[in-house]
Amino acid sequence: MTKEFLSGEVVFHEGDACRGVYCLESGLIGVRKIDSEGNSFLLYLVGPGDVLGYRALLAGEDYRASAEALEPTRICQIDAATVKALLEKNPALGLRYLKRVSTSLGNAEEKILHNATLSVRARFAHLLLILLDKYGENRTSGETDFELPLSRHDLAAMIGTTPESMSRTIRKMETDGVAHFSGRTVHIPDIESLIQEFEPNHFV
Amino acid sequence: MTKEFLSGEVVFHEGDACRGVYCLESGLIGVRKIDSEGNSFLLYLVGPGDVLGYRALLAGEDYRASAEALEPTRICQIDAATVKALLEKNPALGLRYLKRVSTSLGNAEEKILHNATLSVRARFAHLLLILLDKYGENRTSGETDFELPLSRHDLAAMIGTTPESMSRTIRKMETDGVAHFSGRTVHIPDIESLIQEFEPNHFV
DNA sequence: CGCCAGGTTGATTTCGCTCAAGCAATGTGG
DNA sequence: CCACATTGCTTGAGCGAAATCAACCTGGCG
Repeated sequence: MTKEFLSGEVVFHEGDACRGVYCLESGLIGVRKIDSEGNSFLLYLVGPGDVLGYRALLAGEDYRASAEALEPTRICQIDAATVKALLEKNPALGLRYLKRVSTSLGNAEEKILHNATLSVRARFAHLLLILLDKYGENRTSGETDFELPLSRHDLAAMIGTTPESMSRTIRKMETDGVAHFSGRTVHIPDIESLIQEFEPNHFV
Repeated sequence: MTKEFLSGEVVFHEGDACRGVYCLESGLIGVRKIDSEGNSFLLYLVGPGDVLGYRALLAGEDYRASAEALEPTRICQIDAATVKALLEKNPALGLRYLKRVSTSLGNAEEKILHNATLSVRARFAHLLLILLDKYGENRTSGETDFELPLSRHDLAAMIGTTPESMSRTIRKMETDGVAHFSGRTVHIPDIESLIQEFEPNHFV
């Protein structure tokens, strides 16, 4: 069964019981956690072809984060019972998910270290590279432009800072010539120098 | 095959190829990540009965963190091939691990939010409760004492701060009467007030 | 006795948050 | 078509939590 969501509409809320998994046909979903003071953190993005909401199902928990459409999005829902039947019938599928979740866990732990030790600017440079990798042309060095899929507010939420700090960081990177921003379009004169922002291989 | 490690000895290093999993018979292991500047972060503790190192194996990766004995420790190693054979022969085992890793992923994501939004003091109060739960008598309210399994340095690394800030936070909590520290022994006059430190349910 | 690791304390700095205002683009209703 | 609200973003000023840098304890242990 497939459904459509407009920008800003919520697919599921933190605390909701998990009724299945979702498979993205088109659009963009952000998975968000909000703490008691209203600070929101965007954990990750889910794009076309990706599966959403399997963590809660596999853990046998209610959702521990919310999923919200960041663009108009088409998703198809797969019933929990169906997924469970598939898993029991097909052990190889379970092993594939085991691998996927284990990799995600490694990434999450990486992110903990990252957030704890790097500056806002370094985290943002890192985020830019990840977004570039996902939404830009496949360049790994030299010059490039691409389109950010996120508002400033959500960019900030991705790296755990405020929109104000995000704005200042962007401005400072512009004056330093590391990147240029015009609306959601980014121009990066030299990818290498962006990498230098969060890999301080200075020592030696 | 079982092995013994003294305090400070390393079971495996970040970057090492994963040769199997480890099962803890006695002692305590800390799983640590270190960034390029030498900041270390203690991700979690592994105690008797726990299994260590399965994430890398299941993800098919090299270790992305180091494991280090924090006390004299006995562990028994199980060969990677053996684990894989078990997983393929016994799908239920795979599903159990799928559940376990998925839960850990949820916890890790929780921790990301936590670290990003709470103060050092709140994070430390939270850590104390977790340690209390694991290493103290099973009290959930009122008064209690217990023994910390960690040095100040490692307490700091658990919540992503410096030993100096840790020390100051401890001192301030003492003057506020929330907890008393003498070496590694902690006395908590009232668990409820410790909970209040990181659950600001003040509103309303 | 002197050394050294682990811990504490003090002084200073800095990064990023908060609060507050301003601005441009878009929408809306009279 | 114009006044006005709304939304997303930027900018400024000030502040505060925590990091950094630097001494300095203190209690084991050779």
